[in-house]
Amino acid sequence: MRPEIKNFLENSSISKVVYDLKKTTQVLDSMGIRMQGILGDMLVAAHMVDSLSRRYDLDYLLGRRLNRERMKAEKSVDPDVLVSCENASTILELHELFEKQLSQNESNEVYRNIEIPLSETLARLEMDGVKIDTEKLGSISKEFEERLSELSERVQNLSGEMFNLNSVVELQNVLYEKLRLHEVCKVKPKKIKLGNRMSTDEETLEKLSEHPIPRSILEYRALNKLKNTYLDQLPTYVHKNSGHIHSRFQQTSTATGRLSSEHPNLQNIPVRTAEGRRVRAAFIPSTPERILLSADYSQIELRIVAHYSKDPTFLEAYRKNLDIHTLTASAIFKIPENQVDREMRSKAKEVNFGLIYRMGPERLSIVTHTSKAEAQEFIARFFEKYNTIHSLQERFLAQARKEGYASTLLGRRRYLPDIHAKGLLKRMAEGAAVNTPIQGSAAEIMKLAMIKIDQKLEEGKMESRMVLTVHDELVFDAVQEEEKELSRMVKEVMENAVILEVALKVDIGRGKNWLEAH
DNA sequence: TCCAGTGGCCC
DNA sequence: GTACGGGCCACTGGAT
Repeated sequence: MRPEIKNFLENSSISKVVYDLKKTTQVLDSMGIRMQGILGDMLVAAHMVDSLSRRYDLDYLLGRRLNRERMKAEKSVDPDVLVSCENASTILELHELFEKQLSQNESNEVYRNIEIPLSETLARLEMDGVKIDTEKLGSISKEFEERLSELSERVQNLSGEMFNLNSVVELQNVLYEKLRLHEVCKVKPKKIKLGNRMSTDEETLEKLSEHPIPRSILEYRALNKLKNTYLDQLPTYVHKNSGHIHSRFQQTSTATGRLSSEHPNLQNIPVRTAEGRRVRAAFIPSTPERILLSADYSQIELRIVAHYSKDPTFLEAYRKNLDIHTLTASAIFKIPENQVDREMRSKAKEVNFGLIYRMGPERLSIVTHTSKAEAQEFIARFFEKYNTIHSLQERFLAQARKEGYASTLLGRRRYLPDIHAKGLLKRMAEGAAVNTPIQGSAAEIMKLAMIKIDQKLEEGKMESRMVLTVHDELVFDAVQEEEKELSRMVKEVMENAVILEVALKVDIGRGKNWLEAH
Protein backbone atom coordinates (compact mmCIF):
# COMPACT_ATOMS: atom_id res chain seq x y z
CA MET A 1 0.00 0.00 0.00
CA ARG A 2 1.43 3.36 -1.00
CA PRO A 3 1.82 5.66 2.02
CA GLU A 4 -0.12 8.50 0.40
CA ILE A 5 -3.12 6.23 -0.08
CA LYS A 6 -2.91 5.02 3.50
CA ASN A 7 -2.67 8.62 4.62
CA PHE A 8 -5.63 9.58 2.47
CA LEU A 9 -7.86 6.81 3.83
CA GLU A 10 -6.92 7.50 7.41
CA ASN A 11 -6.79 11.28 7.54
CA SER A 12 -8.50 12.92 4.59
CA SER A 13 -11.56 14.93 5.48
CA ILE A 14 -13.24 14.03 2.21
CA SER A 15 -16.55 12.29 2.87
CA LYS A 16 -16.28 8.55 2.77
CA VAL A 17 -19.23 6.47 1.74
CA VAL A 18 -18.97 2.71 1.30
CA TYR A 19 -20.95 -0.40 0.58
CA ASP A 20 -20.54 -2.94 3.40
CA LEU A 21 -18.53 -1.12 6.04
CA LYS A 22 -17.96 -4.23 8.13
CA LYS A 23 -16.20 -6.01 5.30
CA THR A 24 -14.38 -2.85 4.22
CA THR A 25 -13.09 -2.42 7.75
CA GLN A 26 -11.81 -6.00 7.74
CA VAL A 27 -10.05 -5.70 4.39
CA LEU A 28 -8.38 -2.43 5.33
CA ASP A 29 -7.44 -3.81 8.73
CA SER A 30 -5.50 -6.59 7.06
CA MET A 31 -3.48 -3.85 5.33
CA GLY A 32 -2.95 -1.97 8.57
CA ILE A 33 -5.38 0.81 7.71
CA ARG A 34 -8.03 2.30 9.95
CA MET A 35 -10.38 4.54 8.01
CA GLN A 36 -11.70 7.67 9.71
CA GLY A 37 -14.78 9.73 9.09
CA ILE A 38 -17.16 7.22 7.53
CA LEU A 39 -20.40 8.91 6.56
CA GLY A 40 -22.43 6.09 5.14
CA ASP A 41 -22.79 2.40 4.42
CA MET A 42 -25.22 1.68 1.60
CA LEU A 43 -25.74 -1.91 2.65
CA VAL A 44 -26.83 -0.92 6.13
CA ALA A 45 -28.77 2.12 4.89
CA ALA A 46 -30.72 0.02 2.40
CA HIS A 47 -31.72 -2.35 5.16
CA MET A 48 -32.74 0.46 7.48
CA VAL A 49 -34.94 1.98 4.83
CA ASP A 50 -36.63 -1.32 4.08
CA SER A 51 -36.05 -4.20 6.46
CA LEU A 52 -38.53 -6.39 4.59
CA SER A 53 -36.41 -6.70 1.46
CA ARG A 54 -34.17 -9.71 1.22
CA ARG A 55 -31.84 -8.14 -1.32
CA TYR A 56 -29.45 -5.32 -0.80
CA ASP A 57 -26.81 -5.95 -3.46
CA LEU A 58 -25.76 -3.02 -5.64
CA ASP A 59 -27.25 -4.41 -8.84
CA TYR A 60 -30.62 -4.71 -7.18
CA LEU A 61 -30.42 -1.29 -5.51
CA LEU A 62 -29.48 0.32 -8.82
CA GLY A 63 -32.73 -0.84 -10.37
CA ARG A 64 -34.96 -0.65 -7.31
CA ARG A 65 -33.79 2.69 -5.90
CA LEU A 66 -32.26 4.55 -8.82
CA ASN A 67 -34.51 3.09 -11.50
CA ARG A 68 -31.90 2.28 -14.05
CA GLU A 69 -29.94 -0.59 -15.52
CA ARG A 70 -26.24 -1.16 -15.73
CA MET A 71 -24.45 0.55 -18.57
CA LYS A 72 -23.35 -1.68 -21.43
CA ALA A 73 -19.64 -1.66 -22.11
CA GLU A 74 -18.56 -0.48 -25.53
CA LYS A 75 -15.77 -2.32 -27.27
CA SER A 76 -13.15 0.22 -26.33
CA VAL A 77 -13.96 0.03 -22.60
CA ASP A 78 -12.63 -2.50 -20.12
CA PRO A 79 -15.83 -3.95 -18.58
CA ASP A 80 -14.24 -4.32 -15.13
CA VAL A 81 -13.29 -0.67 -15.09
CA LEU A 82 -16.78 0.30 -16.15
CA VAL A 83 -18.34 -1.73 -13.33
CA SER A 84 -16.00 -0.16 -10.76
CA CYS A 85 -16.82 3.34 -11.94
CA GLU A 86 -20.50 2.66 -12.01
CA ASN A 87 -20.42 1.14 -8.54
CA ALA A 88 -18.68 4.22 -7.15
CA SER A 89 -21.25 6.47 -8.74
CA THR A 90 -24.14 4.27 -7.60
CA ILE A 91 -22.91 4.35 -4.02
CA LEU A 92 -22.77 8.14 -3.99
CA GLU A 93 -26.21 8.51 -5.53
CA LEU A 94 -27.67 6.02 -3.07
CA HIS A 95 -26.04 7.94 -0.23
CA GLU A 96 -27.82 11.10 -1.24
CA LEU A 97 -31.14 9.30 -1.58
CA PHE A 98 -30.92 7.33 1.66
CA GLU A 99 -29.80 10.36 3.67
CA LYS A 100 -33.02 12.08 2.66
CA GLN A 101 -35.20 9.07 3.36
CA LEU A 102 -33.61 8.28 6.70
CA SER A 103 -34.00 11.82 7.95
CA GLN A 104 -37.60 11.87 6.77
CA ASN A 105 -38.11 8.66 8.74
CA GLU A 106 -36.35 10.08 11.78
CA SER A 107 -34.04 7.07 11.61
CA ASN A 108 -30.92 9.13 11.02
CA GLU A 109 -29.81 9.00 14.63
CA VAL A 110 -29.90 5.23 14.78
CA TYR A 111 -28.09 5.03 11.47
CA ARG A 112 -25.29 7.43 12.35
CA ASN A 113 -24.90 6.78 16.06
CA ILE A 114 -25.57 3.07 16.19
CA GLU A 115 -25.40 1.15 12.94
CA ILE A 116 -22.34 2.78 11.37
CA PRO A 117 -20.09 2.61 14.43
CA LEU A 118 -21.44 -0.89 15.14
CA SER A 119 -20.19 -2.14 11.77
CA GLU A 120 -16.64 -1.45 12.82
CA THR A 121 -17.16 -3.02 16.22
CA LEU A 122 -18.60 -6.14 14.61
CA ALA A 123 -15.71 -6.21 12.15
CA ARG A 124 -13.27 -6.55 15.03
CA LEU A 125 -15.43 -9.03 16.93
CA GLU A 126 -15.61 -11.29 13.89
CA MET A 127 -11.89 -11.05 13.21
CA ASP A 128 -11.04 -12.07 16.77
CA GLY A 129 -13.40 -15.04 16.72
CA VAL A 130 -13.85 -17.59 19.44
CA LYS A 131 -11.95 -20.75 20.34
CA ILE A 132 -13.50 -24.17 20.72
CA ASP A 133 -12.16 -27.44 22.06
CA THR A 134 -12.35 -29.56 18.93
CA GLU A 135 -10.96 -32.64 20.62
CA LYS A 136 -13.63 -32.56 23.26
CA LEU A 137 -16.31 -32.17 20.57
CA GLY A 138 -14.77 -35.08 18.67
CA SER A 139 -14.87 -37.41 21.62
CA ILE A 140 -18.48 -36.50 22.47
CA SER A 141 -19.36 -37.10 18.82
CA LYS A 142 -17.87 -40.60 19.00
CA GLU A 143 -19.77 -41.34 22.16
CA PHE A 144 -23.01 -40.15 20.58
CA GLU A 145 -22.35 -42.16 17.47
CA GLU A 146 -22.37 -45.36 19.51
CA ARG A 147 -25.49 -44.41 21.40
CA LEU A 148 -27.19 -43.50 18.13
CA SER A 149 -26.52 -46.83 16.55
CA GLU A 150 -27.79 -48.58 19.66
CA LEU A 151 -30.96 -46.51 19.58
CA SER A 152 -31.38 -47.09 15.89
CA GLU A 153 -31.04 -50.82 16.34
CA ARG A 154 -33.47 -50.78 19.23
CA VAL A 155 -36.12 -48.99 17.22
CA GLN A 156 -35.67 -51.35 14.27
CA ASN A 157 -36.06 -54.34 16.58
CA LEU A 158 -39.09 -52.98 18.39
CA SER A 159 -40.83 -52.10 15.17
CA GLY A 160 -39.65 -55.07 13.15
CA GLU A 161 -38.86 -52.68 10.31
CA MET A 162 -35.62 -51.48 8.74
CA PHE A 163 -36.11 -47.82 8.00
CA ASN A 164 -34.40 -44.45 7.96
CA LEU A 165 -35.08 -42.80 11.31
CA ASN A 166 -34.38 -39.42 9.75
CA SER A 167 -37.15 -39.79 7.24
CA VAL A 168 -40.39 -38.22 8.42
CA VAL A 169 -42.40 -40.15 5.83
CA GLU A 170 -40.98 -43.54 6.76
CA LEU A 171 -41.47 -42.79 10.44
CA GLN A 172 -45.11 -41.83 9.86
CA ASN A 173 -45.66 -45.11 8.08
CA VAL A 174 -44.20 -47.11 10.93
CA LEU A 175 -45.84 -45.21 13.78
CA TYR A 176 -49.27 -44.57 12.38
CA GLU A 177 -49.90 -47.10 9.62
CA LYS A 178 -48.06 -50.19 10.73
CA LEU A 179 -48.35 -49.81 14.53
CA ARG A 180 -51.34 -47.44 14.70
CA LEU A 181 -49.84 -45.89 17.83
CA HIS A 182 -52.28 -42.99 17.87
CA GLU A 183 -55.05 -45.55 18.46
CA VAL A 184 -53.06 -47.60 20.93
CA CYS A 185 -52.18 -44.54 23.01
CA LYS A 186 -55.52 -42.84 22.40
CA VAL A 187 -54.15 -39.49 21.29
CA LYS A 188 -54.93 -37.36 18.29
CA PRO A 189 -51.71 -36.19 16.69
CA LYS A 190 -51.85 -32.85 14.95
CA LYS A 191 -51.84 -32.80 11.18
CA ILE A 192 -49.14 -31.49 8.90
CA LYS A 193 -49.60 -29.78 5.57
CA LEU A 194 -48.60 -32.58 3.26
CA GLY A 195 -51.18 -35.20 2.34
CA ASN A 196 -53.26 -34.98 5.48
CA ARG A 197 -50.62 -36.87 7.40
CA MET A 198 -49.99 -36.92 11.13
CA SER A 199 -47.09 -35.04 12.67
CA THR A 200 -44.08 -36.70 14.25
CA ASP A 201 -42.75 -33.61 15.97
CA GLU A 202 -41.50 -33.56 19.53
CA GLU A 203 -44.77 -32.38 21.02
CA THR A 204 -46.66 -35.24 19.36
CA LEU A 205 -44.13 -37.95 20.14
CA GLU A 206 -44.15 -36.76 23.75
CA LYS A 207 -47.84 -37.65 23.93
CA LEU A 208 -47.13 -41.10 22.51
CA SER A 209 -44.16 -41.70 24.74
CA GLU A 210 -45.74 -44.31 26.96
CA HIS A 211 -44.71 -46.53 24.06
CA PRO A 212 -40.96 -47.28 23.86
CA ILE A 213 -40.61 -46.46 20.17
CA PRO A 214 -41.54 -42.78 20.27
CA ARG A 215 -39.47 -42.42 23.40
CA SER A 216 -36.43 -43.86 21.66
CA ILE A 217 -37.07 -41.70 18.62
CA LEU A 218 -37.09 -38.61 20.81
CA GLU A 219 -33.80 -39.65 22.33
CA TYR A 220 -32.39 -40.43 18.89
CA ARG A 221 -33.49 -37.06 17.50
CA ALA A 222 -31.99 -35.15 20.41
CA LEU A 223 -28.59 -36.81 20.06
CA ASN A 224 -28.67 -36.71 16.26
CA LYS A 225 -29.41 -32.99 16.33
CA LEU A 226 -26.51 -32.28 18.64
CA LYS A 227 -24.16 -34.46 16.64
CA ASN A 228 -25.04 -33.21 13.16
CA THR A 229 -25.57 -29.54 13.87
CA TYR A 230 -22.96 -28.86 16.53
CA LEU A 231 -20.46 -31.59 17.33
CA ASP A 232 -19.58 -32.40 13.72
CA GLN A 233 -20.18 -28.97 12.17
CA LEU A 234 -18.44 -26.56 14.53
CA PRO A 235 -14.93 -28.03 14.04
CA THR A 236 -15.23 -27.56 10.27
CA TYR A 237 -15.47 -23.80 10.82
CA VAL A 238 -12.19 -23.51 12.70
CA HIS A 239 -9.92 -21.22 10.69
CA LYS A 240 -6.60 -22.82 9.92
CA ASN A 241 -4.50 -19.76 10.76
CA SER A 242 -6.26 -18.33 13.76
CA GLY A 243 -7.57 -21.60 15.19
CA HIS A 244 -10.77 -19.74 16.00
CA ILE A 245 -14.34 -19.81 14.67
CA HIS A 246 -15.21 -16.57 12.89
CA SER A 247 -18.99 -16.49 12.63
CA ARG A 248 -20.60 -13.63 10.72
CA PHE A 249 -22.70 -11.35 12.80
CA GLN A 250 -25.17 -9.88 10.34
CA GLN A 251 -26.56 -6.42 10.72
CA THR A 252 -28.98 -6.56 7.81
CA SER A 253 -30.96 -9.75 8.21
CA THR A 254 -33.65 -9.15 10.82
CA ALA A 255 -36.82 -7.12 10.71
CA THR A 256 -36.49 -5.82 14.27
CA GLY A 257 -32.87 -4.67 14.26
CA ARG A 258 -31.51 -7.64 16.14
CA LEU A 259 -28.21 -9.11 14.99
CA SER A 260 -28.09 -12.59 13.55
CA SER A 261 -25.20 -15.04 13.37
CA GLU A 262 -24.34 -17.41 10.56
CA HIS A 263 -21.62 -19.72 9.21
CA PRO A 264 -22.00 -21.00 11.81
CA ASN A 265 -24.84 -19.70 13.92
CA LEU A 266 -23.34 -19.14 17.37
CA GLN A 267 -26.57 -17.74 18.78
CA ASN A 268 -28.24 -21.14 19.11
CA ILE A 269 -25.63 -23.11 21.00
CA PRO A 270 -27.50 -25.58 23.27
CA VAL A 271 -28.07 -24.75 26.92
CA ARG A 272 -31.37 -26.36 27.91
CA THR A 273 -30.45 -30.02 28.33
CA ALA A 274 -27.56 -31.69 30.09
CA GLU A 275 -26.33 -33.29 26.84
CA GLY A 276 -26.58 -29.98 25.02
CA ARG A 277 -24.63 -28.17 27.68
CA ARG A 278 -21.63 -30.35 26.88
CA VAL A 279 -21.45 -28.52 23.55
CA ARG A 280 -21.50 -25.16 25.27
CA ALA A 281 -18.72 -26.28 27.57
CA ALA A 282 -16.49 -26.72 24.52
CA PHE A 283 -16.36 -22.94 23.97
CA ILE A 284 -13.13 -21.94 25.68
CA PRO A 285 -10.74 -19.00 26.12
CA SER A 286 -8.08 -18.44 23.46
CA THR A 287 -5.28 -19.44 25.83
CA PRO A 288 -5.30 -21.55 29.01
CA GLU A 289 -4.35 -18.49 31.08
CA ARG A 290 -7.44 -16.63 29.99
CA ILE A 291 -11.04 -16.99 31.12
CA LEU A 292 -14.43 -16.39 29.52
CA LEU A 293 -16.60 -13.70 30.97
CA SER A 294 -20.32 -13.51 30.26
CA ALA A 295 -22.49 -10.45 30.84
CA ASP A 296 -26.21 -10.71 30.33
CA TYR A 297 -29.12 -8.34 30.76
CA SER A 298 -31.63 -9.57 33.28
CA GLN A 299 -35.13 -9.63 31.74
CA ILE A 300 -34.40 -6.71 29.46
CA GLU A 301 -37.58 -7.10 27.41
CA LEU A 302 -39.84 -7.12 30.45
CA ARG A 303 -38.05 -4.05 31.73
CA ILE A 304 -38.69 -2.35 28.42
CA VAL A 305 -42.38 -3.23 28.76
CA ALA A 306 -42.31 -1.67 32.23
CA HIS A 307 -40.64 1.41 30.79
CA TYR A 308 -43.10 1.88 27.94
CA SER A 309 -46.24 1.06 29.93
CA LYS A 310 -45.19 2.82 33.13
CA ASP A 311 -47.31 0.15 34.75
CA PRO A 312 -47.21 0.97 38.49
CA THR A 313 -47.17 -2.67 39.59
CA PHE A 314 -44.35 -3.51 37.21
CA LEU A 315 -42.35 -0.39 38.04
CA GLU A 316 -42.63 -0.99 41.74
CA ALA A 317 -41.63 -4.60 41.35
CA TYR A 318 -38.43 -3.68 39.54
CA ARG A 319 -37.64 -0.78 41.85
CA LYS A 320 -37.96 -3.01 44.89
CA ASN A 321 -36.14 -5.80 43.11
CA LEU A 322 -39.09 -8.17 43.56
CA ASP A 323 -39.47 -11.32 41.54
CA ILE A 324 -41.75 -10.46 38.67
CA HIS A 325 -42.69 -14.05 37.86
CA THR A 326 -43.80 -14.69 41.44
CA LEU A 327 -45.82 -11.50 41.34
CA THR A 328 -47.58 -12.60 38.17
CA ALA A 329 -48.16 -16.05 39.67
CA SER A 330 -49.92 -14.52 42.64
CA ALA A 331 -52.13 -12.59 40.24
CA ILE A 332 -53.12 -15.43 37.93
CA PHE A 333 -53.59 -18.00 40.70
CA LYS A 334 -55.23 -15.48 43.01
CA ILE A 335 -53.11 -16.33 46.00
CA PRO A 336 -50.63 -14.43 48.20
CA GLU A 337 -47.08 -14.25 46.91
CA ASN A 338 -45.67 -16.38 49.73
CA GLN A 339 -47.85 -19.30 48.64
CA VAL A 340 -46.49 -19.40 45.10
CA ASP A 341 -44.65 -22.65 44.44
CA ARG A 342 -42.09 -23.46 41.77
CA GLU A 343 -44.61 -24.88 39.35
CA MET A 344 -46.82 -21.80 39.57
CA ARG A 345 -43.88 -19.50 39.14
CA SER A 346 -42.76 -21.30 36.03
CA LYS A 347 -46.24 -21.07 34.50
CA ALA A 348 -46.36 -17.39 35.37
CA LYS A 349 -43.03 -16.96 33.63
CA GLU A 350 -44.54 -18.38 30.43
CA VAL A 351 -47.44 -15.95 30.81
CA ASN A 352 -45.06 -13.02 31.24
CA PHE A 353 -43.17 -13.91 28.10
CA GLY A 354 -46.38 -14.75 26.31
CA LEU A 355 -47.50 -11.19 26.65
CA ILE A 356 -44.48 -9.95 24.76
CA TYR A 357 -45.38 -12.21 21.86
CA ARG A 358 -49.18 -11.86 22.01
CA MET A 359 -49.56 -15.52 22.77
CA GLY A 360 -53.08 -16.90 22.51
CA PRO A 361 -54.77 -19.29 24.95
CA GLU A 362 -54.12 -22.26 22.66
CA ARG A 363 -50.37 -21.92 22.74
CA LEU A 364 -50.30 -20.87 26.37
CA SER A 365 -52.20 -23.99 27.37
CA ILE A 366 -49.59 -26.14 25.67
CA VAL A 367 -46.54 -24.50 27.21
CA THR A 368 -48.08 -24.42 30.69
CA HIS A 369 -49.64 -27.88 30.42
CA THR A 370 -53.09 -26.70 31.36
CA SER A 371 -56.50 -26.58 29.72
CA LYS A 372 -57.37 -23.95 27.19
CA ALA A 373 -60.00 -22.54 29.50
CA GLU A 374 -57.51 -22.15 32.30
CA ALA A 375 -55.00 -20.50 29.98
CA GLN A 376 -57.75 -18.09 28.98
CA GLU A 377 -58.28 -17.34 32.67
CA PHE A 378 -54.55 -16.67 33.16
CA ILE A 379 -54.58 -14.15 30.39
CA ALA A 380 -57.67 -12.40 31.71
CA ARG A 381 -56.26 -12.14 35.21
CA PHE A 382 -52.90 -11.01 33.91
CA PHE A 383 -54.40 -8.02 32.15
CA GLU A 384 -56.58 -7.33 35.15
CA LYS A 385 -53.50 -6.97 37.32
CA TYR A 386 -51.38 -5.11 34.81
CA ASN A 387 -54.07 -3.20 32.99
CA THR A 388 -51.71 -0.59 31.56
CA ILE A 389 -50.02 -3.33 29.58
CA HIS A 390 -53.19 -3.94 27.70
CA SER A 391 -53.36 -0.30 26.76
CA LEU A 392 -49.69 -0.42 25.81
CA GLN A 393 -50.47 -3.16 23.29
CA GLU A 394 -53.36 -1.07 22.01
CA ARG A 395 -51.03 1.88 21.67
CA PHE A 396 -48.55 -0.12 19.61
CA LEU A 397 -51.36 -1.46 17.44
CA ALA A 398 -52.88 1.97 16.94
CA GLN A 399 -49.56 3.41 15.85
CA ALA A 400 -49.00 0.60 13.39
CA ARG A 401 -52.47 1.03 11.92
CA LYS A 402 -52.22 4.79 11.70
CA GLU A 403 -48.62 5.22 10.57
CA GLY A 404 -48.05 1.87 8.92
CA TYR A 405 -44.96 1.01 10.93
CA ALA A 406 -43.69 -0.04 14.35
CA SER A 407 -40.79 1.87 15.87
CA THR A 408 -38.17 1.40 18.56
CA LEU A 409 -36.91 3.50 21.43
CA LEU A 410 -34.35 5.33 19.33
CA GLY A 411 -36.25 5.49 16.05
CA ARG A 412 -35.72 2.42 13.91
CA ARG A 413 -38.77 1.65 11.84
CA ARG A 414 -40.33 -1.56 10.65
CA TYR A 415 -43.03 -1.15 8.06
CA LEU A 416 -46.05 -3.42 8.43
CA PRO A 417 -48.10 -3.32 5.24
CA ASP A 418 -50.12 -6.37 6.33
CA ILE A 419 -51.57 -4.57 9.32
CA HIS A 420 -54.60 -3.78 7.13
CA ALA A 421 -54.83 -7.27 5.64
CA LYS A 422 -57.17 -10.00 6.80
CA GLY A 423 -56.85 -13.25 8.71
CA LEU A 424 -53.49 -14.80 9.42
CA LEU A 425 -51.46 -12.10 7.72
CA LYS A 426 -53.12 -9.45 9.82
CA ARG A 427 -52.68 -11.49 13.00
CA MET A 428 -48.97 -11.80 12.27
CA ALA A 429 -48.56 -8.11 11.50
CA GLU A 430 -50.26 -7.32 14.80
CA GLY A 431 -47.90 -9.64 16.62
CA ALA A 432 -44.99 -7.84 14.99
CA ALA A 433 -46.47 -4.44 15.84
CA VAL A 434 -46.50 -5.32 19.52
CA ASN A 435 -43.23 -7.20 19.62
CA THR A 436 -40.99 -5.00 17.47
CA PRO A 437 -40.82 -2.00 19.82
CA ILE A 438 -39.84 -4.36 22.63
CA GLN A 439 -37.43 -6.68 20.85
CA GLY A 440 -36.04 -3.92 18.64
CA SER A 441 -35.40 -1.56 21.55
CA ALA A 442 -33.61 -4.30 23.46
CA ALA A 443 -31.40 -4.86 20.42
CA GLU A 444 -30.63 -1.16 20.21
CA ILE A 445 -29.61 -0.99 23.84
CA MET A 446 -27.26 -3.91 23.36
CA LYS A 447 -25.76 -2.33 20.25
CA LEU A 448 -25.09 0.93 22.09
CA ALA A 449 -23.37 -1.01 24.85
CA MET A 450 -21.23 -2.96 22.39
CA ILE A 451 -19.99 0.18 20.65
CA LYS A 452 -19.07 1.79 23.93
CA ILE A 453 -17.40 -1.31 25.31
CA ASP A 454 -15.36 -1.66 22.12
CA GLN A 455 -14.28 1.95 22.51
CA LYS A 456 -13.29 1.47 26.15
CA LEU A 457 -11.36 -1.70 25.39
CA GLU A 458 -9.36 0.28 22.90
CA GLU A 459 -8.91 3.40 25.02
CA GLY A 460 -7.77 1.31 27.96
CA LYS A 461 -5.44 -0.65 25.64
CA MET A 462 -6.98 -3.78 27.09
CA GLU A 463 -6.05 -7.19 25.77
CA SER A 464 -9.40 -8.78 26.57
CA ARG A 465 -11.66 -9.23 23.55
CA MET A 466 -15.41 -9.17 23.00
CA VAL A 467 -16.10 -12.43 21.13
CA LEU A 468 -19.83 -13.23 21.10
CA THR A 469 -23.13 -11.38 21.15
CA VAL A 470 -26.31 -13.37 21.80
CA HIS A 471 -29.19 -10.84 21.93
CA ASP A 472 -29.02 -10.08 25.64
CA GLU A 473 -25.62 -11.53 26.42
CA LEU A 474 -22.02 -10.59 25.60
CA VAL A 475 -19.09 -12.96 25.98
CA PHE A 476 -15.49 -11.83 26.50
CA ASP A 477 -12.22 -13.65 26.11
CA ALA A 478 -10.44 -12.06 29.06
CA VAL A 479 -6.94 -11.94 30.46
CA GLN A 480 -7.06 -12.57 34.18
CA GLU A 481 -5.24 -9.37 35.19
CA GLU A 482 -8.01 -7.38 33.49
CA GLU A 483 -10.90 -9.43 34.77
CA LYS A 484 -11.89 -7.15 37.62
CA GLU A 485 -11.69 -3.96 35.59
CA LEU A 486 -13.42 -5.59 32.62
CA SER A 487 -16.36 -6.82 34.72
CA ARG A 488 -16.77 -3.43 36.28
CA MET A 489 -16.57 -1.58 32.96
CA VAL A 490 -18.88 -3.93 31.06
CA LYS A 491 -21.52 -3.90 33.77
CA GLU A 492 -21.34 -0.13 34.06
CA VAL A 493 -21.62 0.45 30.32
CA MET A 494 -24.42 -2.06 29.76
CA GLU A 495 -26.53 -0.87 32.69
CA ASN A 496 -26.19 2.74 31.60
CA ALA A 497 -26.43 2.35 27.84
CA VAL A 498 -29.76 4.16 28.09
CA ILE A 499 -31.70 5.47 31.07
CA LEU A 500 -35.20 4.02 31.38
CA GLU A 501 -38.00 4.27 33.93
CA VAL A 502 -36.61 1.11 35.48
CA ALA A 503 -32.96 0.34 36.01
CA LEU A 504 -31.30 -2.16 33.70
CA LYS A 505 -29.60 -5.02 35.47
CA VAL A 506 -26.63 -7.02 34.24
CA ASP A 507 -25.39 -10.32 35.66
CA ILE A 508 -21.74 -11.24 35.20
CA GLY A 509 -20.33 -14.74 35.23
CA ARG A 510 -16.87 -16.15 34.65
CA GLY A 511 -15.32 -19.53 34.01
CA LYS A 512 -12.98 -21.73 32.07
CA ASN A 513 -15.67 -22.25 29.43
CA TRP A 514 -18.90 -20.69 28.24
CA LEU A 515 -21.08 -23.04 30.26
CA GLU A 516 -19.37 -22.07 33.50
CA ALA A 517 -19.43 -18.40 32.64
CA HIS A 518 -23.07 -18.29 31.63
C1' DT B 1 -28.45 -28.13 -7.73
C1' DC B 2 -32.32 -26.03 -5.95
C1' DC B 3 -36.53 -25.80 -3.26
C1' DA B 4 -40.40 -26.68 0.00
C1' DG B 5 -41.56 -29.04 3.93
C1' DT B 6 -40.60 -30.73 8.51
C1' DG B 7 -38.27 -30.54 12.64
C1' DG B 8 -35.33 -28.34 16.23
C1' DC B 9 -31.65 -25.35 18.54
C1' DC B 10 -31.34 -20.37 20.66
C1' DC B 11 -33.10 -15.44 22.84
C1' DG C 1 -63.35 -20.15 12.17
C1' DT C 2 -56.32 -22.53 14.25
C1' DA C 3 -51.71 -19.56 15.24
C1' DC C 4 -45.97 -16.90 19.54
C1' DG C 5 -42.15 -12.43 18.32
C1' DG C 6 -37.18 -12.85 16.12
C1' DG C 7 -33.38 -15.94 13.96
C1' DC C 8 -30.16 -20.28 11.31
C1' DC C 9 -29.61 -24.91 9.83
C1' DA C 10 -29.89 -30.28 8.88
C1' DC C 11 -32.28 -33.56 6.45
C1' DT C 12 -35.66 -35.69 3.08
C1' DG C 13 -37.68 -36.08 -1.24
C1' DG C 14 -39.06 -34.25 -5.50
C1' DA C 15 -38.19 -31.14 -9.53
C1' DT C 16 -34.76 -29.35 -12.52
